[in-house]
Amino acid sequence: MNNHLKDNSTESIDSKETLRRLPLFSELSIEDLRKVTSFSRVKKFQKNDFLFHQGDFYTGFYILLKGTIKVYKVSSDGKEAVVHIIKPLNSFADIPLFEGTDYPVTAKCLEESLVLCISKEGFLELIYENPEISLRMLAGFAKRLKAMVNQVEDLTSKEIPNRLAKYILKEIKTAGTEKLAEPFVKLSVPKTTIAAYLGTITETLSRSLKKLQDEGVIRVNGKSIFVNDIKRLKDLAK
Amino acid sequence: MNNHLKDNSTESIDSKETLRRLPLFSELSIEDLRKVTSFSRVKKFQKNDFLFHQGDFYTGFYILLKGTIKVYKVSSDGKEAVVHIIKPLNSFADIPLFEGTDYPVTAKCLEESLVLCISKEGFLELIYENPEISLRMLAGFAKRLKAMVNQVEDLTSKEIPNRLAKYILKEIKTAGTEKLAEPFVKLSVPKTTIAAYLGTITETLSRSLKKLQDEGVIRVNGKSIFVNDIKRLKDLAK
DNA sequence: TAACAAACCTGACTTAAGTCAAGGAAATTA
DNA sequence: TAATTTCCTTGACTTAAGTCAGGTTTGTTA
Repeated sequence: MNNHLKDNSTESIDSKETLRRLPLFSELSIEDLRKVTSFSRVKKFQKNDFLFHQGDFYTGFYILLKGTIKVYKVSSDGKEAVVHIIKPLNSFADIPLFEGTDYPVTAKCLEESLVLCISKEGFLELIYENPEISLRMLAGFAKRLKAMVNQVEDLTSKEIPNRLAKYILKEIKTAGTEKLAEPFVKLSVPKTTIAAYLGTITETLSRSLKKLQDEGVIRVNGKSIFVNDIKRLKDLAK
Repeated sequence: MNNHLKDNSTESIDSKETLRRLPLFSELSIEDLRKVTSFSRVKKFQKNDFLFHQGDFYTGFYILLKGTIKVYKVSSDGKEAVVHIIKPLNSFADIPLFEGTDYPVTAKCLEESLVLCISKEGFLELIYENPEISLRMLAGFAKRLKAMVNQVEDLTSKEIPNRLAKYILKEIKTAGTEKLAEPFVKLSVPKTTIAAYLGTITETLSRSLKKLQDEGVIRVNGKSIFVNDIKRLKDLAK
């Protein structure tokens, strides 16, 4: 269960180039970048590894370099509410930096993943000395707040096929196939996880996918989704 | 409709004391406080006045000094999704400061309200010169992100009576009557708004209130809610 | 490659919550 | 105070989504 300490190797940071590519650190001087390397580590995790559990003592936050991470809460009755599906270059578990709490969520790898682990103390020191980082961080938080506001709006006012349409559309966009004659995505996460992210269960997701398919909007083949009628899909999503 | 410019008077800031009481500005020097007064205004709004509409050109953010504000989104089919119910000392519409967008939501007064309006340009200048403000702002954003994560969890995994229980509990806490033999609140917002905030409709809210009452958990009298069994209520909320 | 376990799908059924319609209470305005 | 509007409640009904149970497919591991 508590396998977030075994089974993952610490790799030395491949120079400061990795850091430079991250929006958060892109403007730092060489010295500051060196500082960052002193309190951060790149770690590799295997599929199904836990990075941390809800309630663990807070030690720092993460930036995903490669792979996919599921961030979720487990309620008292054992149900998983998926809060975020993290993709590369996004940070997570950075809220407790400023809240002084334990990890409020659980993070689990959905595939082999590479993450940058950044220690709380080191980072807070850095941020006090480099205010421009806090501005970047503010921008990042603002973006996420906006996304969360949208998520709340969707959850309160949209039915599941509509939320699904929106999800597929977003996936198509990040896959970069939006402009093709037949846009498509290969889902990188199990449908159970997508269901929990959309606030439903697999059965309902399965039926919603079928519904969209029957209506000629999409075509589903295992983990691949092909969009036949993107206009219709956009209409459902809004 | 567009009455956010008429009908509200601009009042001169009652010295710097108002600002000092706000967490965001509490550590500023006298000179900086004077600066803040130069690009901010206290305004009074009447019940049902709009502060801004979704899509309006962004000019700045707000801190509520007195009253209650409903922050919501209107979807294409005309439904209102209430995103926040703002209480005094909380700021709102600060996300677009860092996102460069128009107002993404609409803000409407639920009662006569006093707000501090802070201009985007002035504030951004100030924040560049006073990094400690950005740290306070980060703390504020972190707190809200955490609240939004909770909100998403509730919306995805809890039924309406449970969400309602949680809402009542929060209201009891802010009312400060939690420790009394019979904790109570007087709801400061119409039930329609509470319903939209909980992701449902008035009818269902009405029935959920009745259900909690029939189970002996609460007693409802118009806008007042009395808690008979706070243990039970807490249990429902978690 | 066989064997096992996840993940996924489908059908029959139940239930929570939404819709529609009507009437009553409360608050606002005349 | 009466009149009007907004807010709230209740009942009968519909529908979306959840539950339960079975079976299939897919993917892992031995």
